[in-house]
Amino acid sequence: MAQQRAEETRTRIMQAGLKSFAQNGYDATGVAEICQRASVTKGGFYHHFPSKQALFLALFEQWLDVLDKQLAAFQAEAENVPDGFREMAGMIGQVFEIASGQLPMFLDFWSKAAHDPEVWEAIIAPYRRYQTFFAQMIQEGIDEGTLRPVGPETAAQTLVSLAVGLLLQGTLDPDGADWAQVTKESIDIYLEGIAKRG
Amino acid sequence: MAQQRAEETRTRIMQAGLKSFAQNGYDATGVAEICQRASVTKGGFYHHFPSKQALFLALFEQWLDVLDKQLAAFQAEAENVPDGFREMAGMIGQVFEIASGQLPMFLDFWSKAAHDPEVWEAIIAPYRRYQTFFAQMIQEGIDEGTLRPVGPETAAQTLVSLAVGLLLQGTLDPDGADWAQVTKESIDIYLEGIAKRG
DNA sequence: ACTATAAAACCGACCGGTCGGTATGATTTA
DNA sequence: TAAATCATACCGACCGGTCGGTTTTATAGT
Repeated sequence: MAQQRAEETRTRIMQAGLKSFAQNGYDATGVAEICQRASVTKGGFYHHFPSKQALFLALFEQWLDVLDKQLAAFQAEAENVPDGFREMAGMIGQVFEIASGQLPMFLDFWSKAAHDPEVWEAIIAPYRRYQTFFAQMIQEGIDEGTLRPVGPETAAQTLVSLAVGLLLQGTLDPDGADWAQVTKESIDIYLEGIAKRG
Repeated sequence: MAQQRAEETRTRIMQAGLKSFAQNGYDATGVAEICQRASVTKGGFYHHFPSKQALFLALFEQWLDVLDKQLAAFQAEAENVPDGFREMAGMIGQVFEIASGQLPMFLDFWSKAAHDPEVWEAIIAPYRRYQTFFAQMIQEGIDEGTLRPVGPETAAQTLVSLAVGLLLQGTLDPDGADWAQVTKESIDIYLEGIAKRG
């Protein structure tokens, strides 16, 4: 099968790109470097990806798929909304550990998004999706009586901002704190702030 | 005075750099572009700054100075800790408006910090300073009886993360929400989460 | 007050090198 | 053999930083 070999090559390129981007950042990583890591020449690279940026975005989507599935799983498992959030917070701790070496890349995503409309779309879309997702959870929590009747959209906005901020800090200053722990306590404070008083 | 002319030139370069970086980002901005905006040649530029990065950091410090002073002022004005936080939150609304055009630059700061130790130091230091600053405020709140006896460091960590996240979102998606309002409500949720129950 | 001298500020052509992307040929697969 | 896949050589643009030289300003000597 030629297709299978091509698929393997493509996967190799993506793995190489992930490693390179994580290590040196987007701009500092040359296509040549990726090619060398993937044991592929430039021609091969541009056969599979139309541009460096395309590889960039492909990696991002791949990452999102994993996150989406995990979030959905935790939501399904939880018995009430606050517990759902708490379990998700626990997951972020895992995210820090597993992907800590790859996270610097996201900073490049973000900074690139500020200037490139195509990247911006790709970044903002899931962003807003999570905001909606959390807003629904919060509404659910209000309906089931575990949360106060706060504005779901704004409260979700807050949660997303908190998550983003934690991710950013954990990325930049991994030794500055026990971020898994901070994440847990942050969520506790947040939930305490919107929870219905017993 | 020769010094005065030099100072003016230096200021012109910094203003030009600020505008250029904000508009196109750090990497995408060439020294030539800055020079043109500042009506200075490359030689003049490198007379005042040893490198492009040096200009970068000089701009950052300038920005920090403003922020520091504002924060200190709001702390002094407030009568109790929660009100102090609330007033600071109001200030962030101003920050969004005033500096909204310049904020994209911070993404470049951050992404650069992930790879360059010198930049990293410059970014992380004030970061931790604010964390300490907020921790002291929280401790004060606990002492004055307006806050629950939470762990000040972690709670401060949470607050900084929240602020960073809000800043990042407001930067990337300025039309996605009324960020000044979201900031206010976020702080309210946060304070509700750590406030002493009446 | 005037000039000589040094020092600071500024200029702009230029360089070495890098990088994303392309054109085209070779090789493998179906 | 035709198409898909991969390799090589190369292009053109760009960019940060340098350097020799020029102009302006400050200082000192007379």
